Amino acid sequence: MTEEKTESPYQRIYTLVKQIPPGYVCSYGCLGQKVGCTARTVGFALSALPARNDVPWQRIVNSKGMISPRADGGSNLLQRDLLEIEGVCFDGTNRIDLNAHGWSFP
DNA sequence: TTGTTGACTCTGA
DNA sequence: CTCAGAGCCAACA
Repeated sequence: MTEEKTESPYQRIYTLVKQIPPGYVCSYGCLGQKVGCTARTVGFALSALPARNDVPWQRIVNSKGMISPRADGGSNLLQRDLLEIEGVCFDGTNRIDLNAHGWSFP
């Protein structure tokens, strides 16, 4: 609890996301405020994540509670699938109930 | 060094 | 309710 300075906001974002328990989700802006950056920086940080990592990026969605159409392929569908497996439920428009699954950091 | 881009958010119509 | 435009921060060439 003393050596924390040269770490870029990216590293902080990853650390916060790792602290999110399964069955819960968080928005970009929420993480952005924790690291002191904007939502764009958070999204950019997750976009730089490797295919295999210890960061549950799937638990990160936009303010609307919807999965961002990041890029073609199916990662968005994969993200929704992973969330459903973890216990997150979607409404009739691919939206997550942030009031029930919205996670808040201590 | 500057300029461009990006998984966003907000406000207005 | 939905659609569109502008703003913000950080990394890369």
